[in-house]
Amino acid sequence: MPRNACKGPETRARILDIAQAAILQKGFDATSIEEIVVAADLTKGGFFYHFPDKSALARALIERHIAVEDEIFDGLWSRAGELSDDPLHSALIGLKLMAEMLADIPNGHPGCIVATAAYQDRLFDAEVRELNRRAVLGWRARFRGVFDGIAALYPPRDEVDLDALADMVSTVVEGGIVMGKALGEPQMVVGQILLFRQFVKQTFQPLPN
Amino acid sequence: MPRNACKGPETRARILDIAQAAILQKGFDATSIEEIVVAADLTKGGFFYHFPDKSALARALIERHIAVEDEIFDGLWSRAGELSDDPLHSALIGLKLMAEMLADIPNGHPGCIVATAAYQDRLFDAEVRELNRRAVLGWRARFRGVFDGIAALYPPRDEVDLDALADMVSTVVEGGIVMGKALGEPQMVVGQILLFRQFVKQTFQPLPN
DNA sequence: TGTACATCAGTGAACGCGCGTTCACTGATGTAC
DNA sequence: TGTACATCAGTGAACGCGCGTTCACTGATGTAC
Repeated sequence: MPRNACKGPETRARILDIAQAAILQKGFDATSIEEIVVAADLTKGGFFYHFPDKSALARALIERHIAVEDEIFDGLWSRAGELSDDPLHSALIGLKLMAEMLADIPNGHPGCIVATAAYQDRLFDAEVRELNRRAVLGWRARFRGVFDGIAALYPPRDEVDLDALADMVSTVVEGGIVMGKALGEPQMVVGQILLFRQFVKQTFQPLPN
Repeated sequence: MPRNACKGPETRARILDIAQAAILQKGFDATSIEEIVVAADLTKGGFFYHFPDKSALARALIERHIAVEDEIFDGLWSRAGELSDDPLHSALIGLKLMAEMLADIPNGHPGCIVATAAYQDRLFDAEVRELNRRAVLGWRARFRGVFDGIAALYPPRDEVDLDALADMVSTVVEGGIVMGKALGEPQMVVGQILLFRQFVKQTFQPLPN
């Protein structure tokens, strides 16, 4: 049935790649379809063959980004789980792996897309906002699970709100990226995550004496 | 010398107020001069009497925002200093006051403007980016001073990077606001600050035994 | 005190450019018979 | 094997609308003499 069907998905992915890089750098409004299609060696008509309108591009971008990110996190935390059987120890490894990942691709993190969307509600319809919400709730659930596992073995010395703690992973990543952008030091997010990691250690690790 | 000089600054301030509210809600690009002047009961020509172009509006907004914020922080932390002579205790009070302030005006925080600017480099020229950088560095210096004062009295149990710790105040505020926007729960930033406060306490407070 | 003049704080109409979107058409590839 | 037809993945020109920006003009207010 599919005839010329080889080129379609490939072109679509190329558009998404180019759009993503531009949007992370300049914002959604500032990125024109014209510049995307020029970079993708295409015409505007070609773009609109793949996407009904510009906000469909935003939707596709966010969906893909969230999916990619979930995969990365799954891989990263399962590796951390393999490296230690102790839940606290493996969470500390996981946070370190996250920091290393962000050191490599400070701007590639999907959180950036979520944040970009959060700061430009309007163009993004209710559907996109809901996607965003679900992604953030997914992160909360993921890290809540991690911290639940730790707390079962190591009762925290002070009472601590585990949902807030789970959210803080995302908060520190998003906030760190924003600060890094404002300062022109993209590596800043790494230091912030490592500091957060230290807090986690402090919170759960039993006292030596 | 100044003739009709009463109305000028007043109109200018009205433009800034209206623009600020709109930009925090929708982003800079999405806010048109047309809608600003309509809300300000003015014509476009009137706008361009006060600002040479749209990015001059951005500059003025950021400058004013940073100034206002510095005043708020000065007031807030000097109050915290009055409420306790102990540097750790007064910092904990300061963080609580900050959380309360953000509970009232989650979107009014200047950090939002800084973040908005950070996510839309392009339109904002080098001058605006430099303003942004200086503001962030100012926060770092401010909180670094606070934590230095604490560390002198209460040596932290683990070694801790005080610059990173100082930056984390801003990170948590910015990140918390982003998360709150994405989730549709603007109060989220409050919980995140209080959790950070708990970390600070843990880090410096001597152990009971 | 009245007149001429200058400045302030705008008005209102027009312009032009870029951007998102549409649409008729097209060449290449595959299927039906 | 050749022809008719359908679909895929686009081309390329045009449109229209909104937005930032310009500019000639204007009324109100204050100063010079």
